Amino acid sequence: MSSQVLHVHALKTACSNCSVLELCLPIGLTGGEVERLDTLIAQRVKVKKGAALYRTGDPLRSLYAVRLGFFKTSILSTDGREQITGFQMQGEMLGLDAISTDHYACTAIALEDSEVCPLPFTLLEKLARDLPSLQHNLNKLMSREIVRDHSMLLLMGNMNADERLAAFLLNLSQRLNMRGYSSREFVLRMSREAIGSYLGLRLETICRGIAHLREEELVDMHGRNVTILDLSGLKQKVAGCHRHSEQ
Amino acid sequence: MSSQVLHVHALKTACSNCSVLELCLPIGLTGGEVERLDTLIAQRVKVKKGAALYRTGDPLRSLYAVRLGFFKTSILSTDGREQITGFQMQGEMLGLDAISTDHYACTAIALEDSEVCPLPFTLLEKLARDLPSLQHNLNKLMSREIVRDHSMLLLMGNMNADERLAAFLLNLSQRLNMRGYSSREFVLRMSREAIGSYLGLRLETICRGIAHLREEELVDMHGRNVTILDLSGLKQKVAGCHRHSEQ
DNA sequence: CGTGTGTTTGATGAATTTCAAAGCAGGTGG
DNA sequence: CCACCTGCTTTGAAATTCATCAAACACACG
Repeated sequence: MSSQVLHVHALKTACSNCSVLELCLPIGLTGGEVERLDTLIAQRVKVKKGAALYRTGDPLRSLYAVRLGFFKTSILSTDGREQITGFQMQGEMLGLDAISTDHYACTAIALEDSEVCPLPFTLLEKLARDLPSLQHNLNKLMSREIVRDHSMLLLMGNMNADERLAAFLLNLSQRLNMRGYSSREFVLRMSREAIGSYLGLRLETICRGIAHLREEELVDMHGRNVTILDLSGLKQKVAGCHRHSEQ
Repeated sequence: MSSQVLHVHALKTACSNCSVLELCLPIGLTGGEVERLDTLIAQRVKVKKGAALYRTGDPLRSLYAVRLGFFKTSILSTDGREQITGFQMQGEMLGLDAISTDHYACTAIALEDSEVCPLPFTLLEKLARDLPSLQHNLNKLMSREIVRDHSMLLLMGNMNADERLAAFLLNLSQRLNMRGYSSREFVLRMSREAIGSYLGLRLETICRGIAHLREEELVDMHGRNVTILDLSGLKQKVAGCHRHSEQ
């Protein structure tokens, strides 16, 4: 029993930022279950900057928990233009959109040298049957993604350029903060163009938005280095979805 | 055994359009499992036009399969403005966004007198452990919602007003078609304002977009009555996401 | 020290919002 | 049956925001 506990501990530290596993481990597991978990998360895969973890249309093998690094996911419109649907940092999950058709709906590109933890999906589903909390967490992860997407729709549908940019920076800041990094100072991993694609704007508009935030002394930015000067000011900016003021 | 089959058949007809159940029933079930399914989907709930099935912040009890009618789901921005995140017709699922926090993230309003099939979530999760295909289908439903949302992001980020409207009409047409209704002629259940909120446009822009589609003889609309005159023409319009042509 | 990629800024134009007013349809009560 | 009300829709004109085009700049890298 004590060796089993050690085993679990090893898993926890080994994959300390895999959101699925983090949440399912605190429950009581039998030796056999631990072994199965072990086979599930044994692997680590490195992805070089600029390389694709998977592409639209690839058959679903695994979900991926980002262990280290930074990814973008994007889809293509019929005429070949790219819409970035999300940026994923360590501890976040990739590939949930593939379950629907057994093929990845988007393309995931590493924005820096990264490392992921592949979770073979059929195995994961099987395992989820025996581990209720794993099942529940998988459901939660998916649901969280849906909620996130809905808030992106709100952003796209109701916010102007500066507000979108402010919301974007705040979101990054908050996620970095949750992972123990500074929420005030950080480095962007993506280009202006990528930010623009994500926010439904052109890169020039992103630049101008940055200039505005600088003028208002809310944020300081040099290239991809961000310093948030006035967090509550930024929040206020997002809150005041000015479009169609009141009626 | 034959009574069991009948039982299953009764379920199937009773809830012929609940996507969860539709997909999990063709598998072999034991008598006990059928009974449990029965308790799960026994109920029918009517929702009057304009009434809320649930509101943002309500604790999650059930997911809902729309049996009859039409719903909209919306979220509110901090300043109180509404973003419609989706329209749900019969056979579609409501409430998936609530799993993330155990509270509904959006508000679901019936756009006409409707009927839903509540699926108590904890029961559903428990059941999913015993019925692998139910579990898998639940995962698929969630994933499909994610994919749908991503294509909405593409629409918001890359399409102009007329293209968005065309995409919207095509989507409705296709979903109605799948359910055995005409894909050429149908009646909108939502106002111009609701369409606008969904597509990230103002209601006046929707009106003008309709006028354009009429001029191009792609669609005929009188009030909420829609007749699609040129399906392939409409599709072409959506395909040509003209923004930033080529580079 | 050039070369290329990514970023910034300016000027112009197009698309969409906003404001305003009129039209239309359905329902209610006189 | 008509008049009227209300909510929804349509259309017009002006204002605003953002995209587009263009040029200069910055920085990293060979």
